[in-house]
Amino acid sequence: MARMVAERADTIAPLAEVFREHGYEGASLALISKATGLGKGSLYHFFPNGKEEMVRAVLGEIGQWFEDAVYSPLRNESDVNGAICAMLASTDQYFRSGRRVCLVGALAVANTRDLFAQAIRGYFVAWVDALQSALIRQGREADQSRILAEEAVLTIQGAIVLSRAMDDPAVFQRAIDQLRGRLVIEKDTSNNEGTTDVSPQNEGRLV
Amino acid sequence: MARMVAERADTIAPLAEVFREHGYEGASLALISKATGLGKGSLYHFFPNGKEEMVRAVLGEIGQWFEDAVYSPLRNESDVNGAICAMLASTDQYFRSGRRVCLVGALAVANTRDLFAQAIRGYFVAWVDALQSALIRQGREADQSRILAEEAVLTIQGAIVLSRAMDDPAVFQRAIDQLRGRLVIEKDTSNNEGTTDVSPQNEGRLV
DNA sequence: GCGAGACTGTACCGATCGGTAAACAAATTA
DNA sequence: TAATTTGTTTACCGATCGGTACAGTCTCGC
Repeated sequence: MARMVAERADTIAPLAEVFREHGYEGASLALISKATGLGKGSLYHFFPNGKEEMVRAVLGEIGQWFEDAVYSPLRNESDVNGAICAMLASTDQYFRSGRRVCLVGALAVANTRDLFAQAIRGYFVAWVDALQSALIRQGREADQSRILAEEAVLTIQGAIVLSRAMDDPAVFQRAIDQLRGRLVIEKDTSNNEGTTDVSPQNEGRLV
Repeated sequence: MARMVAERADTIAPLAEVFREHGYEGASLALISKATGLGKGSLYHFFPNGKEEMVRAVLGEIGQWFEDAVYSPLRNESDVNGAICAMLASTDQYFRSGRRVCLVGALAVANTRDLFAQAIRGYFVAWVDALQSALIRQGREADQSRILAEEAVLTIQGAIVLSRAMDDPAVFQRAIDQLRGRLVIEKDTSNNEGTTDVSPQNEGRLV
């Protein structure tokens, strides 16, 4: 019959979207079929192990995207503040200011967590590690950087949950802005336009 | 046949647990039946509208528990710092340091969100409002308090996600400690130490 | 006692689930 | 052109899904 999809890779994006919207169990083969435009036969041709393999493919793609767009700059970029700002911008865009769910985070709280535990863990560990590396290169202490990196990643995940629950993208935006103020160290430039609210933050610097 | 359950209320706790563990779609009637010890007949006797009504009942119970244990003290307690510390302690205990998922948060990122949107929103709005009220009574500005309250609730949600993903309850604990440092205003007593873990309080009342 | 609900067990419903089999068409290679 | 690989369609499988029907059994007020 007519060939509809050139490569397996073309199915990843719609696959990701349908898993994000419906979860692992909720994404039925009928839904997946509609989203990708492929029948069951084709789906099982590309992914012989069914849904599990599809999710693994999606997680791999997501991991690669973050590696390239976020983790790698965080680890290697000499302009550390720039890399951190870029991370926040990419994140804001990627998650559509909280309107789009984080598939990895959603899987982490689902009962299917165990199936993908390693991939889920890897995604977050890489993120925290990369961010910690950047913070250390800012001149911060290693322990402090670890805590702060952890806090940043967790804040992003929480912001997605809360902004969706409240149906208010501004919640996500505020969290990102807050994060910027906490992660970016202003050197000497006197133009502090981003960090208008300095008062209550600085004092709670302990751990 | 033999009567097994005295009241509908007795089913709420196992119901909550099974929905937490398997999500709305993942919690099949077979699973629910096993968790509650009730056959379909009994289940549909207590909840004529099926799973949806079961979830609503659970959400109602959860909301009531938080109202009594967290929101109300936050709004009314004269010892504001005490109420905030109690909130953190209750939260840590309730979520078992991140080992237990927040059902409301999990529903918020699922595709079934729309079904329960109002209840989900209400849960979080009440939490943020109550915490904001406490922070204002601490002497903070209203706007600042709003932001800070939002940030605290979001941090708890994110901590659940991250600590589960990393399979490390310490992540959750650190986030709670961090929050304490940011929310509680020390008056004069230099007795900081923090955490100290109020020992395993009662464990009952599992909503 | 006895009737009325309140509760329970079981059989059953149509729909859908994830997954398989195989006939078949198009592109690729020889 | 012939053979092979690669992709697509369709029909089908047993299991399970959420939900219903209903007869049976309990408890309790009278």
